[in-house]
Amino acid sequence: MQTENEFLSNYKIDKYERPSVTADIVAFMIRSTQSDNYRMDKENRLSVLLIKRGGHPYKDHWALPGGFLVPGETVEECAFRETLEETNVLPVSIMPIGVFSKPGRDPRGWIISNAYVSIISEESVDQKGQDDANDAQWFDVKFDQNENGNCILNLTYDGVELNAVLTEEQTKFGRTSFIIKDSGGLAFDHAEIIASALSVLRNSAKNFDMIFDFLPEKFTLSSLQKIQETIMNITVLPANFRRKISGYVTETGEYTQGAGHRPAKLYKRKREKERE
Amino acid sequence: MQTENEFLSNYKIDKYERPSVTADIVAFMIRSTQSDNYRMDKENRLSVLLIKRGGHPYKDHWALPGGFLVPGETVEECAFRETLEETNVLPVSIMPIGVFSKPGRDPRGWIISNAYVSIISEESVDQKGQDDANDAQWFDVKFDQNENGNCILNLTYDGVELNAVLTEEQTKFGRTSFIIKDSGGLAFDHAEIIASALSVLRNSAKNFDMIFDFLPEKFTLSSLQKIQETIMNITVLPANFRRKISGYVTETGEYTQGAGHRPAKLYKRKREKERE
DNA sequence: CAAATAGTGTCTCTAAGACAATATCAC
DNA sequence: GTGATATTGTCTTAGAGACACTATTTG
Repeated sequence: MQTENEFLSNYKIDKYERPSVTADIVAFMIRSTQSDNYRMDKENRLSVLLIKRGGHPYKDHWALPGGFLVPGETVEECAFRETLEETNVLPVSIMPIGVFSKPGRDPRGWIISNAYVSIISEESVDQKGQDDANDAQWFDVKFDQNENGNCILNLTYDGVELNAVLTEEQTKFGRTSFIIKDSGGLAFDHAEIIASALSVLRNSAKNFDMIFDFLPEKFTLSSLQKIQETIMNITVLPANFRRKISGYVTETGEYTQGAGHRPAKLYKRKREKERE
Repeated sequence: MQTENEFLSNYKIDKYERPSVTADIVAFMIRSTQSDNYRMDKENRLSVLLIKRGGHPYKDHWALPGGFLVPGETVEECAFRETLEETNVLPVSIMPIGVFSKPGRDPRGWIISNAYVSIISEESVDQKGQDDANDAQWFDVKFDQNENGNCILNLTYDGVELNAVLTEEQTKFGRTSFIIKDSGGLAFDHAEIIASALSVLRNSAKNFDMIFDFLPEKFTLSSLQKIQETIMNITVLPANFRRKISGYVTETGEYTQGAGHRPAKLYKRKREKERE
């Protein structure tokens, strides 16, 4: 009869075939464009980080940042590490999207991907600048889910335009999964991952789960509202937005200046514990 | 310059260290106990399937059913397969809980677990019987989350009682993660996985996501209500439950009989598409 | 002052919770 | 009839959406 220690010292973990495991990141940022009119607010556009692959497979195709899980880290830590490496920014929050493990999804072999959404605030990227040596670029995102389950994922950046076509497979437990009809030039199954990420993002924007992470510490309620509207592709009346958000924020006592209109109060996020 | 095919034929996937990947299943069933009083309804108890480990590591400890991912299947398929093998029942729905990958969580080495909740209806198990040769048993579940973040997970079966103590780590995106203070005799980090599963289950029971899967095709609204109450550990007034659920069900025209009180209409689930 | 955003008050409608009342069966 | 569940109706309250109105700044 073996003891546990004897068992473990004889245990050969490489007896069975094992997959490679990656964490892939759908990093979202909201970028604002200066308007022509000096007193009008900036416009917001949702954007996602893609990387032009320098090597095989899918050489010269655009892909999500990500990388292989290494010993001694959790999958979540791997996602944080990869985001940091690609954006130079440690994201405030990452959110699991799902595990993508269809056989054949990677021509190199048996590779399963754990996908995460990460939220990057525009100011944190501007501060640190970005490594343009690698082919990392922020693409503007349009994602239309029409009523009969067909979806167009449109990604554009400086003349480059990717159009992926997907169908909604099923919505279960508040999450929708997609099937790729046309990858639109995206590498691997990354169109599917991005669509799932957008679905998750929109869902969690409903209850303000992560909209704060797109902004600096202090923000106006209008800017917060625009974030939610940009993500969810909706518009809400300011009065109603203020009422709903009021429990999640606190005033700082500070105001914006020089905007060409009435100054706005700056707010901070109210942490869960302090609320109510 | 290599072509993609040349690259792939030279690609050595075992160049890097890889983890073993498992799918672990938190299978829930709701069991009813006959009451003494002929006209009173049965009582419901939430139960979870555990297996007494026959070999090292954690020999003779209770653990979740699960197994290693094999080539050619998705992680989700692996979860379905493992549930079928352990319960003889193909679950209607499985729901991802998360990836558990803390280094050291398995003494055999680098093993990461994808955890799923699966829902088993009592009648499907009774029909097919169960393989009692292996040490698989359904444990009654009590899970109390008190206000300051300390939780007791209580599992009982025929004299066996496991008590795990956990603390809530954080609630993000509607999901809570836990840290084990005392595993209560459960193998690996399975106390943490079960706690997360219960948290996910309770959350998705709110919007009726999976409560139907606990019942046969035709059911009464009272039985459905009891399922929700048992999972969420709450009570609601029948009148209000009926109003809320009304959009999700359709009448069959059939009635229950011989229950010692007014017969109840039998309902079927209304599929998403047909609703409204 | 004009144009823009900031912020408040209030009306309506809907959904949720509480509760009262009635219906129907097996014994 | 009794005791149990089944089912319907209504009152109250909380919250969401719509909308009108006021406030404040800069060119």
